[in-house]
Amino acid sequence: MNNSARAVSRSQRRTAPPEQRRVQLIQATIRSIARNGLADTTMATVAREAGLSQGIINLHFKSKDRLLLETLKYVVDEYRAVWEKALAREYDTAAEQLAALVRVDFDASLVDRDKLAVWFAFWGEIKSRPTYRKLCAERDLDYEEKIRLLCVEIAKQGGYDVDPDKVAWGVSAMSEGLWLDLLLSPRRINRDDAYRLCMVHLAGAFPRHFGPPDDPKPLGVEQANKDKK
Amino acid sequence: MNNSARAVSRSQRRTAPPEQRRVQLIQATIRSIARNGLADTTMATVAREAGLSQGIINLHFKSKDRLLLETLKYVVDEYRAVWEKALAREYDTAAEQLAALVRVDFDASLVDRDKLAVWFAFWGEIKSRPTYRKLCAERDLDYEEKIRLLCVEIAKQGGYDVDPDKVAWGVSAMSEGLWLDLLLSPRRINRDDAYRLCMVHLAGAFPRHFGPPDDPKPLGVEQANKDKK
Amino acid sequence: MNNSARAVSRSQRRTAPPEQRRVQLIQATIRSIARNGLADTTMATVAREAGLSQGIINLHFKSKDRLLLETLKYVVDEYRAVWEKALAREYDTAAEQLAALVRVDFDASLVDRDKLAVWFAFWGEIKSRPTYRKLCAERDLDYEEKIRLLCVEIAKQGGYDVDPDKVAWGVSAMSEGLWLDLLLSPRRINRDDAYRLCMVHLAGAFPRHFGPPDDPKPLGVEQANKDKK
Amino acid sequence: MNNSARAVSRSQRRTAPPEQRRVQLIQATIRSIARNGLADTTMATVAREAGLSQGIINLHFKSKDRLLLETLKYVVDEYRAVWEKALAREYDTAAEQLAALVRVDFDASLVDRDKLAVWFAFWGEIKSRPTYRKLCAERDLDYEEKIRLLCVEIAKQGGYDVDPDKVAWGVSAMSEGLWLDLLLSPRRINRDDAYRLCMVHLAGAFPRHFGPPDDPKPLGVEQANKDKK
DNA sequence: AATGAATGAGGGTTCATTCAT
DNA sequence: CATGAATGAACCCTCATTCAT
Repeated sequence: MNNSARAVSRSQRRTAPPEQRRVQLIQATIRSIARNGLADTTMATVAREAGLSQGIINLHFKSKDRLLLETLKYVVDEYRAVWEKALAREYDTAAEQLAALVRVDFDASLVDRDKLAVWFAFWGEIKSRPTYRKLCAERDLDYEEKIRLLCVEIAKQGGYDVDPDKVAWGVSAMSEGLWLDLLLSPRRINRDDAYRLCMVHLAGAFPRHFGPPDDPKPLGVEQANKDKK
Repeated sequence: MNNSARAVSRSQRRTAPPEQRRVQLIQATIRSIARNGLADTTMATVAREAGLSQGIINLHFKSKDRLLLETLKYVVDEYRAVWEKALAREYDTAAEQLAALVRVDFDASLVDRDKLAVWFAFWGEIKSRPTYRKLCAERDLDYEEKIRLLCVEIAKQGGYDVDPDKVAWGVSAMSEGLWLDLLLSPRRINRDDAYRLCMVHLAGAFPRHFGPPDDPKPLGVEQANKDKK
Repeated sequence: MNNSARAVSRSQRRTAPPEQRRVQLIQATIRSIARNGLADTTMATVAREAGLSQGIINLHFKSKDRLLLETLKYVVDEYRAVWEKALAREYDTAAEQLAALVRVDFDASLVDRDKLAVWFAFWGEIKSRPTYRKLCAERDLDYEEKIRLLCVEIAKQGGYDVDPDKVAWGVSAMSEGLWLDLLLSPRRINRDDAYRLCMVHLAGAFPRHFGPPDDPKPLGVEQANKDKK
Repeated sequence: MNNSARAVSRSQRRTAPPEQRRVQLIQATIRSIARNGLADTTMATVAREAGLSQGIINLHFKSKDRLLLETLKYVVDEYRAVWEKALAREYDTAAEQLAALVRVDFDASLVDRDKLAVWFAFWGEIKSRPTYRKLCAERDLDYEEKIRLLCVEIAKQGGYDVDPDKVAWGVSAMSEGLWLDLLLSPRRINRDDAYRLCMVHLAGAFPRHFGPPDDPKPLGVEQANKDKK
């Protein structure tokens, strides 16, 4: 019935390059998780979302478990890629780089609502799936370490007496919490708001580097729906 | 096989008060979600966890969906109850009350790892289950409003020029993010750490009310495992 | 919800004479079969229809199978009783007695729609339940033999050249077929009509005894609904 | 265990035309109803009878209810088809056509004992299943109307003073009643007997068209078992 | 490479039966 | 006698997986 608008047209179907098929199926999985939830994502919903036949997933992924794992990997890798591109750039100051990395966490390509749904879907299963945890933990470790180092440097530069480790951890945590808000209450908050909230935290800790807040306008409301499609 | 250690002994089984049975089953559901995940929580796993028979769940809850909903409600209500108890107490200052409310978010009775697993399990399904969203949203609205009012009052008292709304939202978000860390990395962070991270945020925004941080010792490590059972 | 109007009032419940309880439960079974069908008649529907508790059926009937069997027996016996009362009466002529026996088949106490539903419910299972068949067959044998003997006598009296056995069998069959019509199309036919149709058959075979038809008015319509409650 | 003799051999299993599969499953359902009764006809008994797996029924019929409905439809349609074939033929006289139509009711292809069991199984549920009633009622209306018209015509031709409507209804009812006898007492009556009983009824009403009975031999007995397999 | 009919294990649910009260 | 909470087998149905085409 509800043929996905993004479903690949019939013409380009038969015999596609395997790698392209895999990506197509992974993206179908992401959409299915976002629409139906992880619990109601079946081989059938994914295949339908991809506009392909039932058996094809086992052909390319061997099993459903593998498909889900690859989907998680895909999302994690995408996150990683965007983040590393940001790292690779040149920055004048540590503060600038820190701000840029915080920005990454609310990059449009990472934080659309389908992807958020996927992150939380997998986080929801983490307690019982060591494999998921490992994949998700990888994500954080490097990232948080980099944030921490930048905070340490800034703290040294500014002679602040706050614990830079705590500031770093705090900003990471806040970032994750804001993802939940973006998922739960897209009406009340958008990606820019979220970024600015994190900057308020940094401004509190490192006032001579980040504050006062550049943007006094209130949260949400006037620009809230601009992400909506 | 894996007879739950907490399974009720056979002797006290027959004919328990209905409300007690319901609570027993809900707690069994929480344990099952924590151990097996929401996806692998079946009527059988819950019944086994409760030390009762399969049919009993439908007897008391009519359907699995209802059981899950009641379980979510139970966790939400418990959260609410602890929080309202905290609200009801007398405080000398707004700052003190704010600190107490932040403390509540990391109260031992709310944030054990089983409960956290439940929260994230349901959040994971929120995008596709409006009922879950509604229940979870209720939780936040009142709570965050109270936090916001306290921040507004403190900002006025101290003549701070930060946006108190943003500080409030920031602390709520950080709190949620720290829940994820408590779930994902119980080795690296504990409830006290989490509380102190939030206080760092408040100290940054309202330095004359909350800072400097009372506790210079580093995060995690030395006391990390004291929650473990 | 739909508490049966005929449900026994609460006051007369506890500790009733066993035989009365059995009849009460059998009548509840009849109503349940009529309303829900045999397939959807459960211990619960019967108990609810009787206004009693779940366990009581096993107390009085040992098992569901037994309850159903006793219900069939009850209906068969009731049929038998009415019929034997008719047999016991004195009649001036064989023709009169035959007419009376045919009348019995459409007696109001036997052919209300609940009872018909029960008959057909059990007939529907007859092919696979030898016990049911035996009970139902008993019903017919004696009855049909009596009808046959009367037809033989009438044929001899009147010097008819039809096979009286066939006439007898025919009237019995027609009677059963009319039961189906009474069940299926209560709007189109009523008990009196049915009786007169049988008499047309007898009049055709034994014209000097039964014909011409006493009642030229058309079938159904004007009196069709008088059985309705 | 009880592998059906008619179960399709394993070799021809995979990937049959859908319509053929549906018919195969419907016929398996008919056999199961005949052997086990409607109440004890489960997905498992039908699948076993068809020599196929459990899941296939839901694949082709979506649900058990649908399978049963389609089975009833199948039997009704088959009845209809045979009857319409008889209607389509040319007849010299109205009497001849009437006799032919009565014959149809006892055609070997319609009135084998499995099919009879199915008819009565569904009739048994009719009181509580409006859908069944509608399907069954369709069967009768057209058919009985045709019988009625023929009786009217014959009555006019012969100047009989019986009510032709009643004769028509009588023969239909007798026919249905005889189905019950064929189901209940296959030892005592066969299809030919049944046909001749109906003709006795017509001969009584329209003697110059149908009587005297062509076959003076007694009912049942000597030829009773020739239908048995 | 791709399909989709077919499988069968396991899911949620119903319900006849048991038994402590 | 009577109740109704509790049981667990068996039901219908879903769905990951297989495999002939």
